[in-house]
Formats: sequence, structure tokens, C-alpha cells
Amino acid sequence: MLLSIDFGSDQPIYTQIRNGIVTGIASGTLKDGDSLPSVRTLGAEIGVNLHTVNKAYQLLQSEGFIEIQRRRGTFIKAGNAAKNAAEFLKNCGDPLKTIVSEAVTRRVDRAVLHQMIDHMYDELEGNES
Amino acid sequence: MLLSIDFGSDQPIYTQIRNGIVTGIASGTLKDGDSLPSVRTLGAEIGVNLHTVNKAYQLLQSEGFIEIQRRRGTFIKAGNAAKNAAEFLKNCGDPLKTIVSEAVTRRVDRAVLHQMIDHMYDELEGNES
DNA sequence: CTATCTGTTATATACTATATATAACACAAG
DNA sequence: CTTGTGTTATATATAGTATATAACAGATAG
Repeated sequence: MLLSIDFGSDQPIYTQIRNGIVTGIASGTLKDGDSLPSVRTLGAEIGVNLHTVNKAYQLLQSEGFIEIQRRRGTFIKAGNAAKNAAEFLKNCGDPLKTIVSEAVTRRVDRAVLHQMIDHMYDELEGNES
Repeated sequence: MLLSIDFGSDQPIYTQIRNGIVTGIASGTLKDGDSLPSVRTLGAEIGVNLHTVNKAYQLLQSEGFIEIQRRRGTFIKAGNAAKNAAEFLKNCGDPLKTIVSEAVTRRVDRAVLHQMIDHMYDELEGNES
């Protein structure tokens, strides 16, 4: 299944949905123009209210990942992906700083983080490590 | 000031306090054995309730960053820093995956993330870039 | 000894975020 | 006309966050 929800997580369900779809786009599982399940269908599949799915969809649309066409459906919009690269770089600074700060205190070498990132890139881009 | 709180942030105050102290340890501003302000003092300084500070301190102690000595004070405990490196690496995977996934969709090259991380390491370790 | 300061515990309150439930609406598509 | 979209509205419940106030117990300093 594309999305698996951890109901015991401290992460909100709508955030998990959002992240799952972003990862789907990154891995190529979801391609430009692909249609997403309706809020009711996806909600039923993963055992969640339609409003929770709708909240995730609204967030994804505001971030430019999908396009919601009223009374028609919801579609992947990976075309103008690079457009919001600048805003992403601005937003990812804080969480990255939090990770790096803890890494330094834990005596984790920067090379380890580099390797983790490379591995994630390779996995998403379909290259075996 | 060591800690600056953004009351408009979506990040909880106690998390901001936690992250600020971790960054302080990483940058060397807070050294092993240094004493932290009391929960009341720090609360008054940054305009926050003592329970909010206490929550951050409890979290930091559970993570091994500080040691709370009842009725004596609270102290930085950077000695066994590398001990919890394994757990850190396990925990940082998810947020890192979220960042990398979005980076891939935004067509942000891995080299950009590497550079950001290197810059943060250099800054924390006191090396000019 | 006394006063002060420490973290700690307890209780109460308020606000926000999250999530669900139910119903209805408007309109495109078959 | 029926079905299926996203959408809006309303209500409710729960949990997380934050504050407020008070008290406790013991280490420390005077």
C-alpha cells in the first residue's frame, strides 16, 4: 500500500499522509498527472475520517504538490516541482539544524549524515546502493 | 542570550528550549559541568512558566544531555555524549527522510544538502567556512 | 537555627490542535 | 437521474501545550 499510518505515532495523521504522498512523488510511484483516491476512498482504505484526508490534500495543494479539481478529482502536479525549491531550502534549515546540533553532541561525524542522505537519494531515485 | 523563544512558532516552547540548549552544547557555549539556570530563573528570563522550563529539562535529562540534581541544580552532562549515538541515528532517520523526499521532488541536488550540513558543522565547531 | 533556593508534586484552568461524526451542498460525469 | 467529486457547516471528544498558584522537602548559606 502507498500509505501506512501509525496511529500510535506522535506525528499527526494528516502529516503522515502528506509525507507519504511526497515520498511517493519522490520515488516515482506517483507521477505527474496521476489521480489520487478521493478523500472518502482513501479515508476508508486507511481507516480515517475524510476530513483528515482532506486536510492533508489541502496542505499538499498549498505546497504545490497536487491540484484539487472541484467535483473532478485530485491529481499529482509534479510539473512545477523545482519552482518552490527556494522556499523549501528556507524551511528545511531549522529541522536540519536541530538534527546537526544533536549529531555534533553525539560525536556523529558529518560523513555519517552524508552517507544517510546519499542512501536515501539512491533509494528514491531507484539506484541500488 | 542563549535562548530566544518565538511565541508565534508552531514549535512548542519546551521544544525550542530543548533545541536551544542542545545547540548550545554543540557549539561549546555550554560545557560539561556547567550549571543551567533554575527553572524559575530561566522561566522569568524568557517570560515563560517554570513548568514549561521544567518540561524541557526533564526531556533533556531523559536524552542524557543534562543531569538534574534535586535541590542542588541542573548541570550539563556532555561526558557520555557519544553513548546515545546509536539511538540518535535511529531517531533522525524519519525527519531526514521527510527532508530528502521533498528535496528530490524539488529537484534539489544532494550536494546542496551536503553543503548545508557542512556549513552547520563548521559553524558549530567554530571553523570559518 | 533560619532564610533562601532547588527541583518536585499537586490541582485547576484555558487554549489550541487533532480527529471524528453527520449532514448537506453544488456540480461534473455517465 | 444517479453517482461521485470536493466543499462547507456544525458538533463533539480527546490530547497536547501552557499558565497559575500553592505547597513540599531538603541542600546550602548566612
